[in-house]
Amino acid sequence: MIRPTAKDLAEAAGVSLATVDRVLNDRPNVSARASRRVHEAIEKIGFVRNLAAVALARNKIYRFRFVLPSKGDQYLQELLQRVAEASRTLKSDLTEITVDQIATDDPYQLSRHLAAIETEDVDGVAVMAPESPQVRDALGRLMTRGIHLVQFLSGQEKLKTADFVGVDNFAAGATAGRIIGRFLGNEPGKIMIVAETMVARDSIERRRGFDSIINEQFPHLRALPSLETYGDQSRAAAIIQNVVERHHDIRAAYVLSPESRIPVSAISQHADLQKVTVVVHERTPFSEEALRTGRIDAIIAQDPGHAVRSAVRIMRARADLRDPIAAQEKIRIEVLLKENL
Amino acid sequence: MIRPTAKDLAEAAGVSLATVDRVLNDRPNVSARASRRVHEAIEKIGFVRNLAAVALARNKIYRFRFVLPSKGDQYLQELLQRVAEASRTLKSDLTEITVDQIATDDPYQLSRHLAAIETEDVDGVAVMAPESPQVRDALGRLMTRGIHLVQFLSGQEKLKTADFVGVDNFAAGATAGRIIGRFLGNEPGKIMIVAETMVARDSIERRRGFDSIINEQFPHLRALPSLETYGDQSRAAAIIQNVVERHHDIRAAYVLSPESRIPVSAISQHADLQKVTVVVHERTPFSEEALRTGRIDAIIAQDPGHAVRSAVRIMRARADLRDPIAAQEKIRIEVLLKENL
DNA sequence: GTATAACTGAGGTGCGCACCTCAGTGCAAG
DNA sequence: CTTGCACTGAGGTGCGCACCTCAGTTATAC
Repeated sequence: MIRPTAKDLAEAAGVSLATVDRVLNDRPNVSARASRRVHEAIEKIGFVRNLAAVALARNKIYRFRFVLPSKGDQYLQELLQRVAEASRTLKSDLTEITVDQIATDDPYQLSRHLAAIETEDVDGVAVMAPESPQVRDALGRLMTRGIHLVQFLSGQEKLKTADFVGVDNFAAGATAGRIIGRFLGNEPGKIMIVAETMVARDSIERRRGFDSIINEQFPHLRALPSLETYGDQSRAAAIIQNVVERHHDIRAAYVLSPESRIPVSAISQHADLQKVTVVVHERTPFSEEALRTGRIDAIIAQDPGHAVRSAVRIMRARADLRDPIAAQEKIRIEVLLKENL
Repeated sequence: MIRPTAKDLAEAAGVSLATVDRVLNDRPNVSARASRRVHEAIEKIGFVRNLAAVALARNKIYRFRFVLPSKGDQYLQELLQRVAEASRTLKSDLTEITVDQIATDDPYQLSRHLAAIETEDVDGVAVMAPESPQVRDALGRLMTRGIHLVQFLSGQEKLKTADFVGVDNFAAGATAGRIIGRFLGNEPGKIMIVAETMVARDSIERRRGFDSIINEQFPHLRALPSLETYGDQSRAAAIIQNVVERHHDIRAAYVLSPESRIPVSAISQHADLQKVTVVVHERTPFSEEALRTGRIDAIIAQDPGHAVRSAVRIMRARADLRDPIAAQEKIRIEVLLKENL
């Protein structure tokens, strides 16, 4: 049996092509009876829309934009590469992807930038930015203007009406806690926690998740207060030195932030921290190499390529007024060891 | 600037639409000069083929087939579900997916089945079956007849000319070894290894990977000889009982096979094995629940949904005489703990 | 009853490309 | 010079659907 077309469907439903079109595309002026007959016929003859023909007839170009931080280290680079990759691949699918790099830690500037995005230019926007009331409002206004929003890997408190792509950071922190807890065994000890800044919501969430596991499952371990490097190499060395002097039984270190180069370098250079178990977040050239050479013991990661593709699929679905397939868009919390890199 | 079409391309290259068509689709009777001019024009004006239009004009239905085992437990069910899911999703992409369930452990029957697959019926076949010379030959003949082959999650020695979807089982075993080694700490002990059968190549590979890590990195641990359950509950209980009687310092168990229900049940019912660390392969309703309740400690998994979609993308690319995007098709070795389920 | 709105069908156009035919043109071998 | 072959261009058709127009029909309000 050949694949039924809309014409076959019209015939089977006993209506005209025009009515089939009205039903399929939710246009007005269709009686309940006609709609029902069409839907029944769809079931009966197994009609499935030919998406290629739809795309061609609509002849619409989808325009999506990623708003990413302007400053960052290797993880940001990784992300940018994945976006560029997706952009290339999707060109043949009538999808154009652009990237704006903004000082996302300046809520004022970011809000202005978001406000300047025009409905005519863009069908969907994926934003990665730290939380702030101003930004939240700007995002809300963006959606009000009919632009589909994806909160992308970021520490925003989730807007109920927006889609979210990324992992549950509480669970990611808990996973790190489980790894460190099990790796350390039964001897008591302390765990050093390092972040770029604890203002970021993702770091806060991870810390909460981490503590919940350590406190419940591994009470013989103690997680020290979070250290903040502010992305500064010498500051990192200084605060770590300070902690080492005050605690002589540090057995592990957990780096909360996506960029781990600075804290891990400081740790591996410290004579007293050669044997500690180190867990970091996100796979980057640095963290990969560190895992390979044994400077760190595990990486908790979310695949940026998956995240980018997922964000695009979601924006695409929203632009077509479809619902994304939730199951497929879940980003996994990956545990990387030396052997499964 | 509007998106350039083939017509624009012809104009820019100074040739006719017919020649553009000949170049784009690798048809004969094109001079090197014409071809060069077209390719230069593609770069110059940034021409990108509209895949929707291509698909529509070709009006080709892609037919792919999965050849899977007829007997199995939850992991097989999981796979079947993912295939069915992909089948539904891809119908609107002119892709029809069918499943054949064969007694894949009977090389003769499987070979006959593969031989009966007609080029007219199918564009690509994904086969999951244990290794045997007969089957390898049948697969070779399949490819000779122009049917694109994907070796799917299976223990075949990889055919050089076929695509492969699945994880490196040596690495998967090594990952299990690292997990168990680190979880056990520094005290000496023994590790029980259980498989359905050690005939399967994937189990052999995993065992090799596992041993390589244990021997190198954790010499105070000893992996016992592999036990084979043959999928039999009472046999499993008996052989495990036997091992426990002979070894009083079993501290971990590693289940090599994708179906872990029978061995894990036997282990958790055994009074002397309540505290052992258990690592299994593949996420199933059973293994998920076992991880949640603490009967097992980690799952090494490959996402069957990813695997199915990857296999389809590869077959699709091959059918279009394109090369698959290798980077995107790599299946990850996932480490699942209670916290990142 | 009539006016109005809600519906329906017939038909056409175009999206960008693949694939086909056929009438050329140029070039080399014999 | 003829013959044959490689190459080229012009033009057409159709893929399945979205989107449009407009005439015609029914149902509803008044």
